[in-house]
Formats: sequence, structure tokens, C-alpha cells
Amino acid sequence: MDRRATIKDVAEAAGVGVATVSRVLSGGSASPHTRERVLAVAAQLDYRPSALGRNLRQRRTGGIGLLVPDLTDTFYGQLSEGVLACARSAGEPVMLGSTGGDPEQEADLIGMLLEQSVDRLIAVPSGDAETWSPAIRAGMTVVFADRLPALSLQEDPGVAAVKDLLLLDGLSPAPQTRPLDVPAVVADDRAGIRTAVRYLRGLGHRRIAFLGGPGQDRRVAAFREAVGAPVDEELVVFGTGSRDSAYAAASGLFQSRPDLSAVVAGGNVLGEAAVLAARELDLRVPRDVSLVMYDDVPWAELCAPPLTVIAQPGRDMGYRAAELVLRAGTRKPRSVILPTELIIRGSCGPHR
Amino acid sequence: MDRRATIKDVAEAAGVGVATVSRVLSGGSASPHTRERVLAVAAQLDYRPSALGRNLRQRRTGGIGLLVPDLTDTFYGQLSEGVLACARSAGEPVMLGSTGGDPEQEADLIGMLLEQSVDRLIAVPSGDAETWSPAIRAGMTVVFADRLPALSLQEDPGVAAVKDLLLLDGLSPAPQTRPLDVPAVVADDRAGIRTAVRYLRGLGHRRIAFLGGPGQDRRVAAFREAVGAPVDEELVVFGTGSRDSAYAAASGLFQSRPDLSAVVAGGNVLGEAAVLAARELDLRVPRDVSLVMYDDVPWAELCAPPLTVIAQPGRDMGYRAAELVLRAGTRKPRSVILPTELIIRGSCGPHR
DNA sequence: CTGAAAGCGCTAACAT
DNA sequence: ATGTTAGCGCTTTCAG
Repeated sequence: MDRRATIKDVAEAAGVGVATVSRVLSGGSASPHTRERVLAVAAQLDYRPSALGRNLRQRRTGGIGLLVPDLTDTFYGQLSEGVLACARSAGEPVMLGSTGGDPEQEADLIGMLLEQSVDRLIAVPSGDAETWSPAIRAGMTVVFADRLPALSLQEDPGVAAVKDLLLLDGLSPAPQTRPLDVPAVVADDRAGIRTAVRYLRGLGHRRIAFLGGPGQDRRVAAFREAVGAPVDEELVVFGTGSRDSAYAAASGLFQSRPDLSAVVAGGNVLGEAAVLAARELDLRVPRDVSLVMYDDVPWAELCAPPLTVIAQPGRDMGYRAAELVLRAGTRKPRSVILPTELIIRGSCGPHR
Repeated sequence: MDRRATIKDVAEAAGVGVATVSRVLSGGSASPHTRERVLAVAAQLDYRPSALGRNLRQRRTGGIGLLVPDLTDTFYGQLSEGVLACARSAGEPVMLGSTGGDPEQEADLIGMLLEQSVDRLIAVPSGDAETWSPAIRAGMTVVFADRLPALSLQEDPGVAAVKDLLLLDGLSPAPQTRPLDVPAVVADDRAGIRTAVRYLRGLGHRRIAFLGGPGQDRRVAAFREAVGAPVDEELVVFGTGSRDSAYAAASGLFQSRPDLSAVVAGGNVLGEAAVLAARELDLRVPRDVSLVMYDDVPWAELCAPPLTVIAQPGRDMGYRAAELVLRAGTRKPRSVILPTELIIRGSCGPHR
């Protein structure tokens, strides 16, 4: 188990200078004869250029960072698979971190990536713009996926939200604020939620609740818009991200408002909680309460009845985000909105 | 957005040599006065030591590699969360790869990690011992999780299986073979499967099938042992890892052997497939067929009826594996077998 | 087209 | 206790 061959070994064995080896291996100019010789020797020595040397020289670690809230959430699993697929085809390593939805852990992980000189980052953000400005200022290329940093409500006018998406959502940045200019890849929450709400209305539902989680500002906003008129605030409730709190929120909702007839769950963990809570309270789906859940996950079909869902392309989302972050040098990336699809299965019924 | 401060900047600003700064920051000896001064300057300059320089100098990348077959499989999500949790508390970055269960991709990813000089690796292996010997020979510290590399059936006596676990399973390494001496963290498949099979037998089931996936050699062996006597080979079927093939296997099984009365699914993806296939064929669970699934995943409870499962601690498994791989320098790690638990819910009924 | 040489930021001898 | 120095393996001017 002896030391790996270095570029120097190859150079010596091939009777050329190290610079030439470097050139040949990175596709630079070299005489056919030299090139062939170097390649042969390199192969023979089983030479693999060390990323360490290259990274230091270039003052940056190749590869891309990936920050998600929770890998046991199937949707983030899908998203991560997309990122990994793209990264692999580009030969780039991926450094993964799970934030638990906690801005502090997120900040720590950003710090660690900075320390590693990882300069490209895909994130499902948990912190607000304030959490993210350090990364941006440090020159990282970041792309948000699935959602945007919360609008931070503090006075500091230096901090705001992502520009692109505000516009795409038909909002305009508050005056006085300097939006983060970070591209994002997200689902068309507005259309997705709207379609779901319309569908429920069409079934006769009037008291429709929204069961949300952290980082779902855009979905909540879409819900309010779709429901229109003054929204019954008691029908909009939130969990904090954990399965427990999602369950508590769902259970609380059902108990405090037995008059509701339908609920839109903002994500699969929330949907899961809703099913569980409903069962515990002897509410039958869809007889007593109709349910539509954001995220199509394999198990949605296993439920009884199978869950009607707003499907969003998690894998594509990750793949596209990775493409953006990798191409960032070339062209200035623009945000992407991916389509959603209402998949009608059995968890919604007519109001009665 | 100017260049990050380097150790040299700190040294100059503090009026000391770079070595002193290095010492202070890595807890070496220094006079209280100097230490204080360096720390102050470092903080003031917002100095973060670059992992690049350190890595090159130490000829190794810190951090640990993690290779799993598929992140959309909730169990691997749980396992990964465990690894990440441990790594984070140790301040180590994690490089993630998803192999898709394909030995070739696995080999590629190992190559990439080697190139990155990542020298600690946790893997849910897909390839056989032959795939893994390069990593071992290169001096990587590897720990297997969840399962072991397949016993490779080829002549080459240099290749074999993991030593520890063979013994733990009560087997002894074939003569002529040189087992990989790699520690592993796995569930007690033998006990888990045995308990499940006994439970099913207690309910009167005699024709019990096993629906397996790749890498489940230990579970299959345990199944054979638990069933005892000559096993009806038609009742032992395999998918290749994808959801589609799992479904095909399950469906084929149900159709070709309508006389079976119970099935043990070797993992959650297979369990999912079994539920789907049964429904498609109008087999009622548990009336027509009883089902017990390996892995406890949140959605097992959502099924109708809720699934009886053999729970294994995915998160712990990841955490323990990370501990082993991190401590590897200190003491020679020994393999770990984690307990399983049969959680009885509603998917098994008496034979009729 | 090719080689020599200068570092990238850091740590570990070694010398003081 | 602290400073000086020599690289780690690689890419990239800069000459030839």
C-alpha cells in the first residue's frame, strides 16, 4: 500500500516536465507523440491527479454544497437525488448537510462549507436573508431550491428577499430593501395551490384549512389568494417542521374547528400528520374531511384512501438547481419555476 | 468582497510568526499573552483557517464519504441523517454519493472519493468484495452499514466477504478466501427475520414467501433458516432495487403462487410494492395475505391496515457507523449488530 | 511545444 | 515559547 503516484512521478517516468503532464491531462496543447507517451505512463502508473493540489492552487474546492432540512422527508430525498445525478454526470463531488430546519445549524454548515472553500451551494433555506448574506458576500454561487429565505422583518434595509421570485409571484420588493440576487428553482406553488383549492371548491367545500410548515410562505400566500376574501385565520395553522409538531398542529386544527371540511397540507410530512390526526379523532377521509397534500411521494398511493396530491418534480428540481449552479460561471442564471400537477386519487369527496 | 484573510495576514497583524498562529489555533503551546493577542486579531480579521491548505499539507481531506443506494428510500434517508448528525458534532464534512445500487457507479464514486483524498468512508455496499478491495488497498478506512458486500462467487481466492459478520452470523469464511477485514454496522437480521417468521407461523401460516432485494443475502439466509426444512424456492423472489422491479417481483409472486398466505418483504420499497401489487390483484391484507415488512418508516402506519414491521434503527445505524469510522485511528473498530423489533400493527392475520 | 519556477495556505520539523 | 523554513501536489505564468 504505497503512496499514490504524483504528477512528478509521471513526469519523471515519461521524461518530461510536470507542466507538460498537467497540460496533457487537462487537454492543453502537446505534440501527439508527447501526449501519447504521457498518457501511457499515467495509465501504467495508475495516476490520479490529486484534487488536493489542484484545489489549493485554484483556491477553491470543486464540487457543490447541498443543504436540506431533513433527509427523512422523502421530497428532499428526491431533490437530493436530482442534485447528485447532475453532479455525478459533471464529475463533481457533493458535500451534504442537513439543517433540521434550524437557521443556526444552517449558518454553521455554511461556515463549514466556507472553510472548505466550497463555492457553489444549493440550498433549501431555513434561515432568512440575514443568514444568507454572509455566504453571498463571501462570493459563493448559491441557488435556492424548493423555497426562498423568509422575508426578514427587521429594520435593517440591507436585508430582503430574493428578487426574481418576488416578481414572478407578482409582488414587488418593498422599497428600502435590497433583495438578494440569488436564482432559485421552485415549483409553481401559486398554480398548484390554486388548482387544489378550486378543485375543493368545486366539490362544494367552503371551510378549507391550510396546514403549513416552515418556509412555506409562498404556499400560504397562494392559499390566501386562492381562497380570496378575508381568510378565516383559525383555518391557517403551522407546524415547526418536526413530525410531532405537524401532528400537534393537525390535531389541534381538527379539534378546534370541527366545522372544517377540507384541508390542504403544505408538504408530505404535514399530509402524513393530517392522516394520522384524522384517524385518531375518528374523522374519516374523505367522508368527514377531504385532504389534498403537497408532494407526490410513493406512499401517497398506499394510503387508504390513496391521497390526492399536488405533485411537484422533486428530482427535476434538484437536477435543474445543480445545472444552474454549475453553469453559473457561463451565463447569469435566471430563476426557474417548475410546473405542478394535481393528481386526483381518493382523499377528496363532495362536501356534505 | 475581498480575499479571505490567511494565516499570514493574522501573523503579520499580530506581530508573530505563522507557526505561532497555527499553534494557537490548534491548541498548541503559547504564552497566555501571545495566545490572547492572536485570538483577538484572528477574530477581528474574521480569519477562518482554510481547509485547503491543511488538507494538502496533511495529504488527506478531512471529512467522511457516504455511499448509499438511493436517497428516496426512507431507510437510507434515516441512515444518512444519523451519519450527518455524528459528522456535524465532530465538525466533519460529508461527501455524499448515491449509487443506484449499481456496482459500477459505486466503483466510480469510490474513485472520485479517492481523487478527493477522502480517506474515511461509510457505505451501504452494492458491489462485491472485488469492488471494494481497491478502496481498502488504497488505505481508506471503510465501514459498511446495513449490509455487506455480496460474497463474490468467482475463483479468485483473494476476494471474499467481511470477516466479523460471517462469524457473528455463525458462518465461517470459506477456506481459501481472504475476507475483507472491514467493520460493519448492521441490524440483527437473523433475529428480526426469525421473530417475524415465528410470528407468522404462530398465526397458522405455512406457505410464507420472501420478497427480497439486492444485498439482502443475510436476510434471505435468515429466512431460510427460520423457515427450516427444504424451502419452497418459488416462494423466494427478488427485485433488482428499483420500485418497478420490486412491483414486478411482488406481482409475479402473487400470481404464480396464489396459495401463499404470508409474505415477508425484505425492505420498505419491497413492502410498498407488495401492498400495491396485492391491491391490484384484489388480494386483501391481511384477509387474503399477511404482510410483514422490514424497516419501520413513518408511512407504515398510514397504510390500511397499518403495516406490521421489523423495525431497525436506521438513524442509530448511521450514527454508530460514523462513530466507528471517526474513531478508527484510535482503536481498531469491531463490528456492531443493532437490535430489531417486531412492531405488530394490522397487516397480519390468522391463516384461513 | 515544452520546461523551470513560483507559489496557493497550511503544518511540522528544526532552530533559536 | 516562538520564528524560520521546507514542502504537500498541482496549475500557470514566463522563457526558451
